Amino acid sequence: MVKILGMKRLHIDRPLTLIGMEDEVDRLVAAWRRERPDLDVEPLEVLSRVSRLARHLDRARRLAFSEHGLEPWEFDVLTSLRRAGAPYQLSPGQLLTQTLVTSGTMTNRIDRLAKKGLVERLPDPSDRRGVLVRLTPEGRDRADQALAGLLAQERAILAQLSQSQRGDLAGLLRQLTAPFDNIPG
Amino acid sequence: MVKILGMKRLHIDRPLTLIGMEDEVDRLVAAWRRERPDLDVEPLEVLSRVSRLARHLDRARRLAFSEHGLEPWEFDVLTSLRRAGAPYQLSPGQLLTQTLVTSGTMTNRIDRLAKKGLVERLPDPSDRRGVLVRLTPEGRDRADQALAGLLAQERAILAQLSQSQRGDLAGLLRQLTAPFDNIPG
DNA sequence: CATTTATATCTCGATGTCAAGATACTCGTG
DNA sequence: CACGAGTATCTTGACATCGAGATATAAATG
Repeated sequence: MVKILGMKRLHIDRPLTLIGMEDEVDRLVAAWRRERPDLDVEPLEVLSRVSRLARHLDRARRLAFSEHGLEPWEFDVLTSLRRAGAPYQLSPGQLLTQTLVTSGTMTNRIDRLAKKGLVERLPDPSDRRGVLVRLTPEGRDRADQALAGLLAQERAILAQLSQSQRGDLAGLLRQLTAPFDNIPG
Repeated sequence: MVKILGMKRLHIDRPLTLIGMEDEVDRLVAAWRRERPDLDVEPLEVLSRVSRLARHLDRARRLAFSEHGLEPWEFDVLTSLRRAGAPYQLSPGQLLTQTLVTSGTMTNRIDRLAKKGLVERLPDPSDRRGVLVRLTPEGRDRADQALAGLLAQERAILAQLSQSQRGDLAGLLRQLTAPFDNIPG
């Protein structure tokens, strides 16, 4: 690995044919360096890959969940409740911070899940503004089944990396996500 | 870093207070380990972070682009054309593979960008089924301005990492994205 | 206590995305 | 050169999301 910390823009020559495949972001970055040699586009090497990979994962997940008759958004809500532990209930507000959607979206999601019998809405006994969303037994089963399927799929995707690489990757990503998750961005 | 490669599920104890902040995925993983100790949820350490970070980035980008009067989807299309180099034109199909949306979405996007005068549609001279989408001069300017803004923002986000860490992270992500980008998933 | 400020959730209209199918054209074979 | 398979793009209708504002309740302030 080339390390020249003082340089403005550093161009790392990797023997792609030896250590791995080229991806779309490599092509994207090369194109920018040709078209806009005045700019330092190094940040795209990381963050464009994050965005594109997330998009691929969305598609893969949609497929995996369809075998269990769930949409990705349904999975997100049901598993948030499942993780909370018995009695499997959270406020809509708590669900917001876990799923990163707006309140209007969450209201709509809860409505639809309630109509399907996977969750139910209860009044919060300690705050009359509040509501508690509770998983039904069927909702819990569906969440558990879909989770197993998701983990199998993700394990296949991650087989590209060694265990220590996965650990490194998780650690690096944590450093980027922590500011968003803690200082409420 | 603990390395016990033979183990089924390995639990890495990191002194969080010393080497970094906890994030939402740490809490998520801890909750699963409590609720479903029978499952190995290690894959989530990586892929849930990718998804959540992408979501945070979407929000940040929306903000950055609004200063230039652009939506994220407009930026994606315009910069794809900009990167192609003069005469800044691509087929809708080429735009699909770069932006990871469906053909219906791309048709709609091109319609709206054409109505705003940022791109124009031309018949493909070599294939009468085909169309070429070309950037207008104004579209090109808007793309260039927004790109500069985006890079500044991304640099701030990545300041959490050293240069060599950014290189490592890009490399690890490439290993995960390459299969999707090459074997057309 | 009265008033203000903050919080929790919901309502609603606009919009972007997707999936599936329709249409038009090209290419390889026989 | 006719035909079937393949390709490129567009059309359509259903649907999920967002943002802004509405409503109701709680907490803080003087």
